[in-house]
Amino acid sequence: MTDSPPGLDPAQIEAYFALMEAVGLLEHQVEQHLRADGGISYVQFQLLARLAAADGQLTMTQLADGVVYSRSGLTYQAGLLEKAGLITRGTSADDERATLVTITDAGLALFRKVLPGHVQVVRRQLLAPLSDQDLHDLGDIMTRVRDHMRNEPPRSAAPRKRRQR
Amino acid sequence: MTDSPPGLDPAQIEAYFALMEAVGLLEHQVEQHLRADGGISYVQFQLLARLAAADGQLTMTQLADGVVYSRSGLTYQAGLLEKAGLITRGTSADDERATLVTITDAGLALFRKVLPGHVQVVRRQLLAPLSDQDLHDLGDIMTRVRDHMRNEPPRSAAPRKRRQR
DNA sequence: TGCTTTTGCTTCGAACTCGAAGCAACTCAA
DNA sequence: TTGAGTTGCTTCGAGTTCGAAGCAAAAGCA
Repeated sequence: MTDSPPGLDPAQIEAYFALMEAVGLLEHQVEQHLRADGGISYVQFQLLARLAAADGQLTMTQLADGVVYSRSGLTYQAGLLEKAGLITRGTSADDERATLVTITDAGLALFRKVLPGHVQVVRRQLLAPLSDQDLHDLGDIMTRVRDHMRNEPPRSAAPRKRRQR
Repeated sequence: MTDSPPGLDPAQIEAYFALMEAVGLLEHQVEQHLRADGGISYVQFQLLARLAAADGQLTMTQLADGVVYSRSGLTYQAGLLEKAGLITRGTSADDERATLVTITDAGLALFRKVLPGHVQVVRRQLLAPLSDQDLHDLGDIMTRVRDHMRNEPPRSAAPRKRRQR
């Protein structure tokens, strides 16, 4: 490999730009639907989805896992969801610090109500123009990229844990 | 065709989730770098990039084109960029309503300063785990998806005249 | 010409996000 | 046991986003 080429070649730029813009548009569509159909945001939908899938209680940390958002943002959203009666929060018996989050019947009902429409949006906006081969390729590629990024150190903002070395 | 199947099959879910999470992570990395290296946000970087590429003046509307953000958000960001001396705004002679935006030397300099690092982040986070074939596939797929979504009507944001269920 | 509608942008208020700081509970080694 | 360090979550403040409403210029139309 050469030492840091000047820029990106056309194919790289195209892939990068198309990727970012397409996902931006998709997020926007999804957001619109969820807001109109269930009065919730994408973040809230994802939280409900996690709880519905977990089929039990999750701590705040587990709930945030995989989501980029900050802890404080999660606290805020959890507050909204609790106020809306979609989840309940309680202190864990095992660990007094931990907050256990449980989805309520109303939360589950709302999730089930908006899910079909959500799937429909994803189908129409993302899946529609893709062949089975495309779908396979996309899943394979993005899974690899995601796993790669999960393992990459932040480079700049180093975690303030203990010094190593 | 069948009437809206119950959900998504595993391959579809995998592709959808991996896509959304990977892009989320990438955006986060990019944001971190730009903030640390140039003191600007991703949005501001994109605006500067557009202006640098346009090599002249753009109206606010042209500047927002392709970016999902609202007009008011663009006004806000343009205000910040102008305050920072990276762009200038002036009224168009042709159309008194239009605001023409021009990138300053300082803006261009800043853009050029952060670009290499930005490219490096994209390389390391997104491009690194991809083969030439992957890159080609990804560009092809996402370009198709993006163009598809650009042409799709909003679907959901329609006037809510109809009763629900 | 007058009038309505459309277009381009801004202002305003509400909502959302993040990081830093703070608090309380837990862990672990001495 | 005890005290330093870590972990889980919340609070707070600053910054950013959006949509609705508003304003002025332009375009359509009678």
